[in-house]
Amino acid sequence: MPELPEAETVRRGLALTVLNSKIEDIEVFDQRCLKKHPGGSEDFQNLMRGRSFSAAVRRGKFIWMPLDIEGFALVMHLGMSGQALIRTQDYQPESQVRLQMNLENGLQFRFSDQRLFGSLMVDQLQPVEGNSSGYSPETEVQTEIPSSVAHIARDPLDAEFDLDSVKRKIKNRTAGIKHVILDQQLVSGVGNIYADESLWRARLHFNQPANSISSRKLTELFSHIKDVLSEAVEQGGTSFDQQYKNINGQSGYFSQNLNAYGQTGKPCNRCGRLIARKSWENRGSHFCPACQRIRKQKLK
DNA sequence: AACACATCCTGACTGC
DNA sequence: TGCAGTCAGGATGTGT
Repeated sequence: MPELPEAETVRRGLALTVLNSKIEDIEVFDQRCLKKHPGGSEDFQNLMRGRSFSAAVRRGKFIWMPLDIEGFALVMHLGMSGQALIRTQDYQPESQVRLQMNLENGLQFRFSDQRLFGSLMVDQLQPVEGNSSGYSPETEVQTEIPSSVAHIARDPLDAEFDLDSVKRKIKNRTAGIKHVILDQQLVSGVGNIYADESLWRARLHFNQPANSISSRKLTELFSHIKDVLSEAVEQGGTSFDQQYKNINGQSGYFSQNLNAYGQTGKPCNRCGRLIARKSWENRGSHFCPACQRIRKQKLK
């Protein structure tokens, strides 16, 4: 499932292929991929046709591409199974393509999505607090953010990520720590895979009450989160099944480095005890029952 | 404010 | 072999 590293791999790919090339035509095969676009399919096509993208920006798992109309951007979220594929226009048809756009440079942008949790929309940009709104190193610094993304917190790889502020907020939270780090309004970019991996590295149980974790331990956890995310970016993301691909349709390699997620029944790489999987809050949580125990007292 | 829970969706897999 | 049921889970909205 696409999380920050997968979104970043896609963002990079788009930045290298689709910028500054006019959108010549758009075909919508399934309107449900535009359910977040207020005006529907026809309005989407009218807004996009003849325009071009000036940058590819990411915050957390959201990607947006400002258009050459002042103040608007295409916003994309891959959801559970979304893929942004860049093909030549004569490339073979692929399954689950919900929408495609032909560009003047001969390439075709395909939005493929099995489960339709992903979405595309054209949204208005608004000014952001701070120096930049998201990550877009190939182009000039972006200072605007789509309205629909404005509530999403900065991610741990963002230069303006404020660890102290996040830690202060966590001190008020009684929910399990995994629930808290999956809250995109507190810290963005972390999903089920990297949450399990980070907690494994920090030796924290997913249901350890967040407010029982010491400041020092939280710092350690966020250091692991940052490491896991950046290592996965280097590997092109995690392809655990057929759901995540880069813009060329290729898999990422981080799945070879997983220590917890999907490792049920395999020995823990630290202590040898078998990794367990528990269903928790409608998700699978993978952990080592020996290394990651709930502590009753305040965690140091 | 934080929490708990429902909703969206379809292909792969499991068990009878 | 076929069919029904279960599972995968990110974001959002509602009610408490």
